Amino acid sequence: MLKKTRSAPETRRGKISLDDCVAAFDDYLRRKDLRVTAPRRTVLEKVYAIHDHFDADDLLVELRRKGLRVSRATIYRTLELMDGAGLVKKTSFTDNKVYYEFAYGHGHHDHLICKACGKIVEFKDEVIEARQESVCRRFGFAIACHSHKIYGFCPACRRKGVDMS
Amino acid sequence: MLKKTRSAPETRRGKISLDDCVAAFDDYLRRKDLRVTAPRRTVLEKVYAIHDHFDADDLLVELRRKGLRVSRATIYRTLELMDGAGLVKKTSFTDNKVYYEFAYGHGHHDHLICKACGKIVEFKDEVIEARQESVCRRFGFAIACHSHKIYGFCPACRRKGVDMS
DNA sequence: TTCTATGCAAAAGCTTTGCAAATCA
DNA sequence: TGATTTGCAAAGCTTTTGCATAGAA
Repeated sequence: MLKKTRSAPETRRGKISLDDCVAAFDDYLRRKDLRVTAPRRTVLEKVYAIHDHFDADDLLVELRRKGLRVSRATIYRTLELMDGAGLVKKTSFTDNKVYYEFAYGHGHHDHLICKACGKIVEFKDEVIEARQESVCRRFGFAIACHSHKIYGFCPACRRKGVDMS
Repeated sequence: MLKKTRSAPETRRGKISLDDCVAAFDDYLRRKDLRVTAPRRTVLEKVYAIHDHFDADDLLVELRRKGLRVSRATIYRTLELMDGAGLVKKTSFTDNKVYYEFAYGHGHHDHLICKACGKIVEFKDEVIEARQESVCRRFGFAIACHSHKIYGFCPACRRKGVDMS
């Protein structure tokens, strides 16, 4: 449903290397008295390679394509762990499925989503960020996190003249 | 998972009466060459009565409680129609289920959600609204709609000293 | 060796769909 | 009457779980 489009790796990945990620995950596992295993490493490496928004099935397909066999159950279990470790972040769009995105060393941002082609662009606006704090104050809430998605039509689709109704 | 808490009916319902809703839905159905039926009316009336955020099952339970029997399939089908008619709006939170909220004559707004008790508060901030336009312009997107959810802890839960970690 | 993680298949939860019977126009 | 809608049950999807076996420490 949502197509995958990725920003340049350098943009999303920043200065974080795969080794840094592996180290961070291993540390997390040890701190939690969990085991460092081959399937967990395999999943982490693939998540690092995909980097952008994906769902559990995308990950399974990508792994299979490379001849790597990790069960669906392990994928779900590992993504859950990686979420706890802060390596990925769960998100949901308009369909009712869970999506993940690489999150380690990748600052907070929000999403601009093309309704025609599914392209996802990240943005961050300081004015909006600051304003959210004041909204919370207004209602006495202590802010924890937020999800801000703007749906619209990307430049390419507009040029192609897609139906925007 | 998400508990239901409703704002005062006057706040959400505004000046819209049930009759207005019925008329709007009937008009929509006729325009689409669809039929005005008893189950559709029953669902509409219950949605109007609930008014706040609910899922298909909430609706079914509420109907049963009043001795009204409409099948689950019809509830899903009718909510889909009401979404098309602009009477309800689909939303999703962190679990992967579809939620609905009454939308007719109820202006656009965003949500502040308590992570402890599930309370949902609506807000609208003009600065944020305006700023979104400029984010879109920056990326060449034509904005269609947006979903902005801020998660945090409500005043009551903070007072109770819930675990905010 | 001991205890956790994996894989498989079954189960679970939400939503959709095929089809015969009921209902609307 | 003729076409649409309903209800039921079955199917579909995504995600979770129980359990025997494989694997880490």
